[in-house]
Amino acid sequence: MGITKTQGFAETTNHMADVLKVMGHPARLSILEFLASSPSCICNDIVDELPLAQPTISRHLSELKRVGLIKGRISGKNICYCINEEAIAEVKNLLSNLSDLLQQNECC
Amino acid sequence: MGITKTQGFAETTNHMADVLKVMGHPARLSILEFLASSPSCICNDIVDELPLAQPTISRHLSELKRVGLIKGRISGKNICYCINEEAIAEVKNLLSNLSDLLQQNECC
DNA sequence: TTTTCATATTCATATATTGTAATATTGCAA
DNA sequence: TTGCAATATTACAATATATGAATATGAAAA
Repeated sequence: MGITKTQGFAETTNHMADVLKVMGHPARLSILEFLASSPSCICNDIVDELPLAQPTISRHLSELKRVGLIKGRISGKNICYCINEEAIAEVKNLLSNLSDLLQQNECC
Repeated sequence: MGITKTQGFAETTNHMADVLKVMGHPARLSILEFLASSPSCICNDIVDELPLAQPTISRHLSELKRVGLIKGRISGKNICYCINEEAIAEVKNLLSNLSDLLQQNECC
């Protein structure tokens, strides 16, 4: 029904799924890549970089912020968005755990 | 408009976003965790494990398979689903790249 | 062959997501 | 204050997704 069941899953699982889902969009992943690689973190530069309208990018930014993947800092007239390294580390850990479990696992 | 723009983004970005999005669902993430940690990989065991109806899980499995996160192998009457380590590694690499870029980056 | 078990597919429906135009807000500069 | 630049919010249409009942398929067992 378009509604995602979260009941019956571990709290952590629901949270990580939320983060991964937010990462799982071309525009949002591009924003993360841009922020990671560019010396700029100004919102407006992102708007210039991506093939999307400003309100759309603003929405994506607020989603990224909601799940903690980025942090916004007001810098005069602009807003400087930065990646939250801890959030990235969290996702990395999830992946590492999966890998480790796989190694220990007999099956397949 | 409910339709995700993929034009104007790198091919790789679109692909990785697709994979991340599929991982970004509680049921699908749980399935991956189950497959990674359990000595069983039988579809039916997943149905028993998760609080979702069998058709729903079947759909999720096919999504996971579509993006290459799992592989299915027929084993008599059952189907044995296994995690595709390469796909996991791909996501790990993406995260590592982000981290590395962040380290080299002056901004923020 | 008939039954049974495991899995996939179809279908209907409810809800979520996406994109943008229009508009609002906010801070700075003149 | 007025005007402008940067960003956020609202409103809406279009599309995508999630769920489960009903049903189909397919393979082994009886």
